[in-house]
Amino acid sequence: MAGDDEGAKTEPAHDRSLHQRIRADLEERILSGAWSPGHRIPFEHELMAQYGCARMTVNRVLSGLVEAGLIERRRRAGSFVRRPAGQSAVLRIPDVKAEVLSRGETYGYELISGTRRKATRDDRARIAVAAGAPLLALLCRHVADGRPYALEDRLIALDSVPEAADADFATELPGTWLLGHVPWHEAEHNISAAPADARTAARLDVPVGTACLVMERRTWRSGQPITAVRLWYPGDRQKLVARFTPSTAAGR
Amino acid sequence: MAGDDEGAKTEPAHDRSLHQRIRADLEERILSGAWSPGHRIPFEHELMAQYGCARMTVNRVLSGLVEAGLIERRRRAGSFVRRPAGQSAVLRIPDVKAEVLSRGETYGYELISGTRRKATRDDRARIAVAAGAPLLALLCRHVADGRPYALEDRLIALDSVPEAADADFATELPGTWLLGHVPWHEAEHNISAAPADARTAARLDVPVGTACLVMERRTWRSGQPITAVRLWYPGDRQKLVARFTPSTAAGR
DNA sequence: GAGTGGTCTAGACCACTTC
DNA sequence: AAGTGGTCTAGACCACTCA
Repeated sequence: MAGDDEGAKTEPAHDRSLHQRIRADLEERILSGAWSPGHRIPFEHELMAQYGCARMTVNRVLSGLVEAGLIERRRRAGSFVRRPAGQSAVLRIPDVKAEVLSRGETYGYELISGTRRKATRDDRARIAVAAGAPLLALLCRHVADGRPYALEDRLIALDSVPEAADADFATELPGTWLLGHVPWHEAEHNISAAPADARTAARLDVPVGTACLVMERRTWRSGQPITAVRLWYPGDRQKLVARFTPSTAAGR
Repeated sequence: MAGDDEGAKTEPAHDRSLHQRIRADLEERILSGAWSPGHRIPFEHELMAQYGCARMTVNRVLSGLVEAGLIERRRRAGSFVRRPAGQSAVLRIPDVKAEVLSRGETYGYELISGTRRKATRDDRARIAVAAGAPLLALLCRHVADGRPYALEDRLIALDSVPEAADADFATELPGTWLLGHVPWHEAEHNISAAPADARTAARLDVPVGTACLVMERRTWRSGQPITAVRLWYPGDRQKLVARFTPSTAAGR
C-alpha cells in the first residue's frame, strides 16, 4: 500500500533521506569519473530495483541531476552523463562588507559624495533610464583595517526607487539599503581591469595607474533599471572572488 | 483514481507542465516584490486547492524554490520568502575559445613553450603537488582576429594525468584536451588585476604595466590536483565575464 | 496536541523517440 | 510498436515545532 515500506523506510533517520543517498551515490560516480561523459546511467526501473524504491523517488533524483547539469535525459534512449560545459564555472561574489569581514579585518565605510542630478549622456551609458531622468549619484569608500579597500561609484534611478532620495547613505550602505527596499531583482555583472585614474588613485591611496579590478553591476526589477554600481579594487592588494564548482549548475 | 485528472491534465500540452506554471506563478510574485522577504506564502494545502492538484505537485514546486534559494520552509510555521543573500551573484566564465567566437571574432591559438620539469617552490604555491613531482608547464597565446587576446600560463600535474606528457598541445588546446581526459572535476577560481610585466606585455603586444585581468583556476579530481592555469587578459581591451542572476541559487 | 513540511508509494496516462 | 522519461495522483507515515 501507499506509505508503507519494505526495507527502505524502516530506517529513515539513519543518515539522510533515501533520495539524498541515491543522489550522492550517483553524483559520486559521475564526479569521480567512474561514469564518464556519454555513459548511459541505469534506467529508472533498474534504479528502482537497485534501491528498492518507487519510481517517483529515483525520478526525483534524476530530475535534480538534470537541473544541476550533470546528466541529460532522452526519451526512449535513457539518461547520460553530460560533458562539462566547456571551461565554464559558477562563481559567487560576496558583497564588500561580508568580504572584508570574512577576511577577518575590520570594516569601515565612508560616503564621499552624494548628489542628485538629471541623467547625462555618460550616465545613460551605465544605466538605462530616460534622458534627464533623476538620478542619485553616490561615491563611497569601503575601508578594511583602516586602509581603503574599494571605491564604490553608484547611480540610483530615482524614478524606480524614489525613497532613495530620503535615505541617509552617510550611515547606511547603499547596497544594503537597496536590498531592504527593493527585495528581489535581476543583476548583470561585468568584470574588467583598468588603471586607476588620478581621482580614483587618490581616493584609494594608491599610485596613479595602479591596476584595479573593476566590477560593474547593473540591477533591474521587472525591467526597470534600479541601480548601476562600479566597484574599484586595487588589484595589487588582494583578489576578489574564489569559488569552487562541483557542477555546472545554473545552466537552466 | 491515480493517473486521472479533473481539469488540470485534460490540457497538458497547453503550454508548460502544471508544476512549471505553478513555479512561474510563485516566482513572479516573489521576484516582482508582490511577496516581499519574510512574507508567508500559502500552505501546501492552500496551493493544492488553488491549483486543484495533489500535494506532491505543489511540494515539488516549493522544494525547487528552496533549492533556488528563493524561499525557506519551517515545519509547523510555513514557507517564507527569503531575503536575497547579500549582494551575492552567480557568474559564469566561458572558456577562452568560446568567448572569442561568441564575440564574432576569429579564434587562433599558439603554443609558445611546453616544458617538463620537477615542481619548484614557486610551482607548488600554485599547484599542490609533492616537491619534485613531475609537471608540464605550458605557455600559450589565444588570438582573436589576429591580435593577442589572452596569455595562458598552465601547469599540469603529470602524476595525476600522465597521458598529458604525450599530448600534442601545439595543435590541441590544453583546456579542451583536459576536458576530454579528466571528465569531471572541481575547480577554484581567483580573479585579480595586475600590471603586465615585461615578458607578459611583449607576448600580449601591450605596453609594460598595462592593467590586466588575471584569472587563476585550480582544478582537482577527487582531491588530486590536476592543473593550475593563469589567464592574462589585457584589461584595457575588453572584459571577462557577464552574467545575470535571477536567484541566489547554488546556495546548496 | 495539532498542524506543518519531508518523504515515500504504487499506480496511472501521456509524449516522444527510437526501433 | 515498444520502451523511455515526464508528469500527476491520492493517499500514507513520520519528524518537528509551535501553541
